[in-house]
Amino acid sequence: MSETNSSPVASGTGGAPSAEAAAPHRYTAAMAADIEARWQDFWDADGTYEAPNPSGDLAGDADVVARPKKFIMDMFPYPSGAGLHVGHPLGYIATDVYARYQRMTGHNVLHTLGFDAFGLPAEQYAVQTGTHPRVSTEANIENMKIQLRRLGLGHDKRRSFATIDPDYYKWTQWIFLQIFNSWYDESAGKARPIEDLVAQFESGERATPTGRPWSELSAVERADVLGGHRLAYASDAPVNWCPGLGTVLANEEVTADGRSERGNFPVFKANLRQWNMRITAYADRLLDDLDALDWPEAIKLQQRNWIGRSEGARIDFTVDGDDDARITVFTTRPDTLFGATYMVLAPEHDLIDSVLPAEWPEEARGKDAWTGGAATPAEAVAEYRKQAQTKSDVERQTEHKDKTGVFTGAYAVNPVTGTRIPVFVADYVLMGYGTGAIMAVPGQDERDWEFAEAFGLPIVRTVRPPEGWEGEAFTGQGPAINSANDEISLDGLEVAEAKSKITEWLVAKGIGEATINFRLRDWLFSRQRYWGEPFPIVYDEDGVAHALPESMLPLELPEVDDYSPRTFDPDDADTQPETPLSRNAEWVDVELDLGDGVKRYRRETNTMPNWAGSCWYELRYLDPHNADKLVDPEVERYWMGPREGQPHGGVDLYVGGAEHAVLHLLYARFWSKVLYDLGHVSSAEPFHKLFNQGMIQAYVYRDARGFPVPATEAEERDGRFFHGDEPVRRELGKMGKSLKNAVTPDEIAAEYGADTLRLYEMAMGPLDVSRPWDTRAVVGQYRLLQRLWRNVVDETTGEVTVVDGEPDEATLRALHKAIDGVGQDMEAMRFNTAIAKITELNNHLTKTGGPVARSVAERLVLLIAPLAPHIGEELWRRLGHSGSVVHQDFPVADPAYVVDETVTCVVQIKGKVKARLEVSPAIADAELEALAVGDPAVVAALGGAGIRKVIVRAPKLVNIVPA
RNA sequence: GCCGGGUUGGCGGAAUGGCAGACGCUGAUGUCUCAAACACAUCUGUCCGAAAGGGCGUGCGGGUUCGAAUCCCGCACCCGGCACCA
Repeated sequence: MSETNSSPVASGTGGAPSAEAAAPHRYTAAMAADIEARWQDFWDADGTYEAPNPSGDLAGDADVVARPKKFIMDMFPYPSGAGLHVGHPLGYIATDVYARYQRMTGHNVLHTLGFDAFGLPAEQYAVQTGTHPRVSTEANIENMKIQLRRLGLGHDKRRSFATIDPDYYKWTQWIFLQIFNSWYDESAGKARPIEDLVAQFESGERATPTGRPWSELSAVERADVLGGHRLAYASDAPVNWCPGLGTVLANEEVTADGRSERGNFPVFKANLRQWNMRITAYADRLLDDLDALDWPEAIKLQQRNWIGRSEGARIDFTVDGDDDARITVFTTRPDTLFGATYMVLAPEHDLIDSVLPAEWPEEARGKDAWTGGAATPAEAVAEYRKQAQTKSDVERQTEHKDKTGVFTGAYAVNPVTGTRIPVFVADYVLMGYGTGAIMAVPGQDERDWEFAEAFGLPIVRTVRPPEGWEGEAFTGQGPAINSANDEISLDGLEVAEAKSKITEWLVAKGIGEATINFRLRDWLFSRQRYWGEPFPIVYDEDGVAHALPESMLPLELPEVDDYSPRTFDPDDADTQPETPLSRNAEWVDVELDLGDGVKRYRRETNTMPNWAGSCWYELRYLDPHNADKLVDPEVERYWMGPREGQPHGGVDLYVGGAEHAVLHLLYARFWSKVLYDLGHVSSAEPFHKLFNQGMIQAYVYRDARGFPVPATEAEERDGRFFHGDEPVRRELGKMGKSLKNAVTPDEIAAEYGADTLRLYEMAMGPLDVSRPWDTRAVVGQYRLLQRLWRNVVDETTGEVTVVDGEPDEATLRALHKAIDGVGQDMEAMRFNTAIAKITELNNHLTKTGGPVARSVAERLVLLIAPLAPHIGEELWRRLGHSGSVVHQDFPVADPAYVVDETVTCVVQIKGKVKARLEVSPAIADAELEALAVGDPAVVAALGGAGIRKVIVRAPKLVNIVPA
């Protein structure tokens, strides 16, 4: 440390030999490489970016702790085998610049980076390369660390970790157990320990589902009852089964066209016993708390849509001829009840079997569309269900225009019309939404209209469409019609009034009530994969799940010979998942003492999804080595606690791509709320401010067959593109190896230095917008640094050329305007315009010629230091300072110099500029108007016409409206 | 289909009611050099013009305003999200 400290002067230079001879101390790529390597070593040795905690092993300088805190985070990287391209670090550079600026403006800044390393891609890479995922993943992490270090990111490296570290996933498992051992108390509106629920059952305060006393229930029965309340629970339900990947997937991981987001394999519905997280219990809070978050509206909207709150009513229909059977539906349009002419149950609905009559009723005879040609309703339904089940989601999607279904032979009774209405089974009704059953109102619903047309069912309009309506179902607003019986009439009422009137009537009759329904489903949390956190769960001989005690954590992932997933023909729905961990009998079958003596248990062999590790990592950055607690409460409160403007607390700035809008960001919010409810953290939201950076795109050059050719070999001639002599077409796409257009940070840093790369990425455009990479344009930022260097250091002698004394008036104004503008831009993360302002100041100094005043040079170095930290440190040192520039104060503008001495006032006639006046910024309106009207150019332009009106906006503008 | 975001020179972009094109790239010319590269300087939206100067110009059409890239209405196209959600 002391060595780098005492020998700051660069030794090596580079570039063409003659250039070196002419200017041995020019800022070149070779010199940048030397400067950057030295300062990176210095920072590591010095611990420059270490942020002190208020207590614990990372406690530090009390003065720094007393400053306002800023917790600035990136979405941590997934270390792939391909390494980084220049698109990856965009966000990391941005948070680094912002963190450095905050450090220079009096904040205790926590900024670090870990690695998200469990999950499918790492495992697939390992399978492909034939290496163990731990070996390949750790190698990838090491490689990525080297690449990232070269960028000069100011991370507190003491706080870094990977989600695959047993010290880390111990706490992922611990949180899982917290969730497993909790239930959602609706009356309290929060999660509580499961013991509280057991106590309620024991005391009789809460009745068991069957009404039998708790004490009489067997262990298995008790486990079932509690499983119905736990926030993490195993259940048999239709799940997304992906044979091609060999695992089940969460809804969030299945694309709109029914394929796996990763691998693009078909996904099928299958009934499997799987672990789920009861995220639906938090639907309301996840929705409501969005309001106070400083997130892009687009992301908030995506979450709102995903949660999908809709208000409506539950309505019970009786089944004709069966006084006990009820079909309950959810509808957002109870006002259309008079138009319900048939009902539909989802194929998986468990009421179907109990309503099926033995034979077809009269109405169905001879209607093959209704019966599917089957002899009995039971046969017809069985056949339809079989088809529905083996249909992949892809097929359901593509066929969704043609409604299919089959009559059950049963009838329900419309409670307001008293009409018998047929009950169908059809796959356009989904088991997972609402009650899995609908009342079909073809007059007001397009899907019901299509079905009714296909099956020849009656259509009754209950809302009057507008004059001249020629469409089919009318879903808009209008007065109710055909909606009256002896007891109630909705006729003439608008939709909203009709809804509340019919709902009141349903409540009075005891056959319905107003309810709220959510689109959000519980989160499927288990995967049939090796490379994930093992569940800290074992099963006893009765199959009852038991949590491992905290003392047995972490439950380490066992070393196995065969870690590859069992995958299948992607189109074969008739397959069953197999967990890699189940192949390891020694690990699976264990004898444990869970507090009631040594017994035999069988371990859970599923693993957690790759989202688990990223659901809470912000908390572990705070207190990464704590062996006793997830995070120390005092430390957590300091960095995450609620404060002015942040009612739910959270990270001050979280930067990452928008693709996580409903995955990671929703899951992390959910875990955060559970931990908050259980009293482990003070923040109910993980991320107060979210910022989505844009993508760096790249040109893809494709030959006649559509194959990408290497982008570096494509040439432009007369506006067309060629690969050799072959014409190619250019399009804008993602950057990556497969499209042969990847540019790595290493190659740009080698050619220009990391500071140039940082500046270029920040200067390309606004951070939240996607833009194409252009290697040719990088040189612009290189030139900026060369000119900056030359304004401070003599290229021939290496001497510092700055002089003491006052700069001239114009330079002072240029300086303070730059300070003022750059400060505001930094605050608002407008790094592109901040760089433009620094460039202007630097160009001003270059143009002025002669030596630069020390006071100006030093402040220019401070302005650019957050953006280009290596050259910032180097120049700061060469200007005679001993410490690091990192902890200097950011310059403050003198307001007296921020305004120009004179400003150019434009004089317009009808909005067209006709003259310019140099005036004082403080000029009065009347004086300016007199000057403008008297200006010879204005007089000439008016040509003797009178003046109707003069608008004066001193000191910048006068607009004259002629008569 | 629904929802959200966007469209400004040859290119990335700046300007959020007041001089459109800051800053950068590209290109042209010049200085330096035996030469080239680097660097530096000047110019670089478009049309007319030798120039001075002027016309046009922020996807298209309309509107509000003394004044619109910016606000409002309609349309086209591009990007993203959701999509049989009752």
